[in-house]
Amino acid sequence: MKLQLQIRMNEDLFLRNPEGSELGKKIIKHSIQLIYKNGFEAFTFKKLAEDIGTTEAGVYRYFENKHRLLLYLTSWYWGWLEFQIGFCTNNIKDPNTRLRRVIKLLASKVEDDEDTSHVNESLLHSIVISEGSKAYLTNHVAEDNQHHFFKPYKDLCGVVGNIISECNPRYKYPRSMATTIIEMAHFQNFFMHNLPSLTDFGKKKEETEVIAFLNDLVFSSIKRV
Amino acid sequence: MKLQLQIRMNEDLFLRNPEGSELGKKIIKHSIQLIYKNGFEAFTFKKLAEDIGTTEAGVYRYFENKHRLLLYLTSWYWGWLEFQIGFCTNNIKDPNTRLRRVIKLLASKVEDDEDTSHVNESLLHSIVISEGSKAYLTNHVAEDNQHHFFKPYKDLCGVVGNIISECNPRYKYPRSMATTIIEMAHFQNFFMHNLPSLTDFGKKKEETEVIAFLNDLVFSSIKRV
DNA sequence: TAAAAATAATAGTAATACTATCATTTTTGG
DNA sequence: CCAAAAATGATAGTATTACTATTATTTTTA
Repeated sequence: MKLQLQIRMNEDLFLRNPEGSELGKKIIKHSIQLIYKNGFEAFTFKKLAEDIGTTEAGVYRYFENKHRLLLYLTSWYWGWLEFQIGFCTNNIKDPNTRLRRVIKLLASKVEDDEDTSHVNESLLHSIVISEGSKAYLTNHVAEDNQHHFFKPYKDLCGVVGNIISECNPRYKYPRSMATTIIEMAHFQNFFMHNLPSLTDFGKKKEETEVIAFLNDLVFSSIKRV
Repeated sequence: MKLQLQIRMNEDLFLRNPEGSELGKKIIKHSIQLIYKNGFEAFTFKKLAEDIGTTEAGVYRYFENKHRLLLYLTSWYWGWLEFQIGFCTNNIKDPNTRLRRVIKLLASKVEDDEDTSHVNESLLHSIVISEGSKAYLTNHVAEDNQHHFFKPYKDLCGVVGNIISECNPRYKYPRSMATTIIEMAHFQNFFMHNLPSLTDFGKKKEETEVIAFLNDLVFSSIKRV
């Protein structure tokens, strides 16, 4: 028997639950492929519909607009990542080890998980790197926040922040450090591949270097006397 | 006599130099106001033209599209900031003091500088916080990079990275640390005001707290034995 | 098997992101 | 000062985007 991983999503994100039908799953699958390929700005519901073989109106029955779809995808990713963190740090007592594993998870290449056939986690990871911050860098961030659209991201930051606090209860900035780790795991990766002179990883271009940087950054800060 | 500060801009960013005419200066001034007010997504050349009292075609004579205009504005800001850094750290020998001043400059509210009447630096600072990363988070980042559109940002990171290396020549990640400081100065500010639970500054909401966090982050990393 | 729900097909609108043309005004070099 | 050049204004037009609406058809389900 196959375990089916289901991420519980905020119902206000969609008009009709895409997990509940074949068409819905196709919308998720193909939107990931298209955004990965052309970027979020060039992505339209018309192109998506053509790609799937349905009509524009068909997509609009599931998502109000493409920003909601982006919020759906990033939320899914953060939820999935929190699950992975829970799995990977389970039964490990030492918070330092847990934190190191979290950093590794955040900054490593993601492998596609066969349990969720309509979501290609590897592509989704790339999307979150390039487009993820556009989910909240909008003029309607306050409104979206009232809809609790950023809860998965906040929950993840909370989990990471708590581990940091466990490592050193006297460290004063566990939340800001958590967001710094998460954002920098992605930004350093983006810069390494696209604007390498902004990083110190230009030659090898390997995630292990980002991981080493983040470990150094975090542990020297929270371990300071 | 009044000193006129001029930032040298990459000429590929515009079709006609906006500094060279009244209309051009109006385009800069009003685009800053409009993007500040409505966000970059809602900003169009039509609305800008109406705001100024010219026509859409008039704006298109200066900028190819609104992304180029955003690149122009952010480039201007990074150039201006590098000048401020040069000014503020001039004649100071101790690199630690210089670095502390840089962090303060990066994370503090900006006051409008009367020397550049068509640029409201305070509003532009807000724009760079909310929209700045959209300048490079695009599918055409490689192409834009070939046009050297990110040079001002890279130069700034270079300057900050060099100060970090002066503080500790053995520190392994001066560039990545520089981008981390710059990005986090803005992101922590954005989160503090819009998604405060992601930070540790929710109650007071003051830049001094972001500055304290960044100082702690940077100096514990680079001063480690 | 009839009702309900979902989808497909088609059409239409307002706004966006441009390009083109030509007349008028402003600038500037001789 | 005047003519040529440059910049601006006014207007028009196109393809695409971001939707909404309607109706017919297919699929699901009670």
